[in-house]
Amino acid sequence: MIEIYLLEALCAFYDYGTLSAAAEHLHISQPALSRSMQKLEDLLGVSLFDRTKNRIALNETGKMAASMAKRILESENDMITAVRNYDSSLHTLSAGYCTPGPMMEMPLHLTQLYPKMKVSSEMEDEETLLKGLKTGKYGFVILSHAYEDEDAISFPCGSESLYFSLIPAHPAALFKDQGLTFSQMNGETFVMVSEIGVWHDLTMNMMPDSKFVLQDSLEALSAVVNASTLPAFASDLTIRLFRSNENSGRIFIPITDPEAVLHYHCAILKKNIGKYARWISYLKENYI
Amino acid sequence: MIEIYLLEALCAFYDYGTLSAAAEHLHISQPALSRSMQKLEDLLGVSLFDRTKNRIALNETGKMAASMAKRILESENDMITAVRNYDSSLHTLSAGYCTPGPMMEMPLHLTQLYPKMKVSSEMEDEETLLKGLKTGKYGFVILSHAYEDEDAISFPCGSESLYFSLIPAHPAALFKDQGLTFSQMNGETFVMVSEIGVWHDLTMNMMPDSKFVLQDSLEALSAVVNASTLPAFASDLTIRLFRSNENSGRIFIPITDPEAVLHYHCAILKKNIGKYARWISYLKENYI
DNA sequence: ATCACTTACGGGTGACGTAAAAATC
DNA sequence: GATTTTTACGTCACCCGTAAGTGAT
Repeated sequence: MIEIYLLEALCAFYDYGTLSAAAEHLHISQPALSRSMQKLEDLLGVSLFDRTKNRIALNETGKMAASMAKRILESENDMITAVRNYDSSLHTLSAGYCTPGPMMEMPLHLTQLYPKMKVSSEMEDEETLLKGLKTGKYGFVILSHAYEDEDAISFPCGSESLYFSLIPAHPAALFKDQGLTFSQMNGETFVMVSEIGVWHDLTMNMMPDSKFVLQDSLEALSAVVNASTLPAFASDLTIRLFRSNENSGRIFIPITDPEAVLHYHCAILKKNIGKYARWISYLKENYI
Repeated sequence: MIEIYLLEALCAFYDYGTLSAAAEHLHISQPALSRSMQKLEDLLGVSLFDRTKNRIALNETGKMAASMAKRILESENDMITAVRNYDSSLHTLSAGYCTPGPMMEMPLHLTQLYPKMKVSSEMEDEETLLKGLKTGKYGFVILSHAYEDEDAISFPCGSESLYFSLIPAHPAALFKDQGLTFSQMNGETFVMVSEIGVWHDLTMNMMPDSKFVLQDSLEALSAVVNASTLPAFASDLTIRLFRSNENSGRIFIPITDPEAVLHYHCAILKKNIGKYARWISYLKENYI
């Protein structure tokens, strides 16, 4: 059988035209490459080159062989990455989320439930989530609504309530106990993170007159929040996760509109229910 | 890069289930195969097997890798044969014939005109010949009629006249000088070779009441002809080629029907005219 | 003189086989 | 006890690099 390194050598020569140049790119000496080409011809029992005393070039057969060799090398590389990806997929729990809240919290529980598995998380719009669920990219997805079809089911798995995050000096801070509505704060300028999934459209719609200063990351948001007096957002979930926020001196005022509460649903392909059985029962027992 | 021998080892294990059995089929020792499998896992950075102390089996990833490896091995084998065939085709003049006469004579001239080329000859029915011409299987084909289309041309290149071959004692031997017609011999039993291309249908049609005792080879025919009194066939071409037939004591009587003369045409793809220029001009100057 | 390829020669990596150990049936 | 896999060890093949040789530009 002809080994791969010979095919690589042939392709390199095809690409670079001379033995010297090809050898350099292969990080081998030129005589070594010369011998490899001879060996390849010998193994094939076919002449691949037109040789003059100090010049060598592929003949018709050689060009044909090189192009086929290139295809083989590609399939081998494809195989290698495919095998690695497949192995990785067997050891990875991949999930898609519609908002950052569950995406921050659920992986913690997943790693505890499946200590040997890697956990990968992505935030996407809900259409992309469902597509990824179908294609197997995601093992499950967290949506802001129920979903059902012939292949998939969903079940409620928790909720998240939005809060205004205000400095104590803010006039609306007086409503600390009774809560506020979106319309009461409409027109104010807010600081918020850009990647917040479905929260984005929701706040835009509920407070059409407000302006939103977007930050790239939670770190950036945190810095701005601490340094400015602008109102921001929080949620029961983030307040619980980041107790450090207490240091910010902000007070959190619940938003009383029903739209300010997202009811999350975990959607999963029926065929994967077995694989995720532990996760599903955990979710059902411990709403987020 | 992962060498082919590792993929072969993986496939062998996939096929035979145990290292011992696979090693035996690979003609290597079992520890060598064990090491190869470890090396393959190492190169891929992935575990391919479920191992117990004295048992080893492919896991999901391993099965997947084996099936992809099998595809790669197949493409390499395909490449090897394709390269060899292509090389061979570059050094071979391949022709198809509708009758044995030209197929016996033309290769002699071809090897003289192209001393470095191999010459391959096949006899087929005319439909198969034209298909083979189109696909490049044949460089040219010899037909019993003219042929022309957008890709191919043909030109007359000789003829062959059929004779009856009779023992001198046969009543019809009296017609030695004036010739005979098919109908005059209709009803007789003939000895003839089975592989005679279009001659076969022709004689059947012209002498529907005759029986034909078929022989597999020219040698068999020759033996039967010498040993029996049955009439047989010859042609100007075979008479010329096998002067030894004079020893058979047979006399050859020309058949006077116009159907007893085949007018051969050499058909060739237009794009190959250049490659076969010497052959074409030779044929046009020296009708067969 | 320089460049490009081939041949010659010596060295080191690594794949192999044998032998032995461990574990399961 | 037989079978199967892994580890250990010594051997040898073979691929490599350096050096020298040949011919062309």
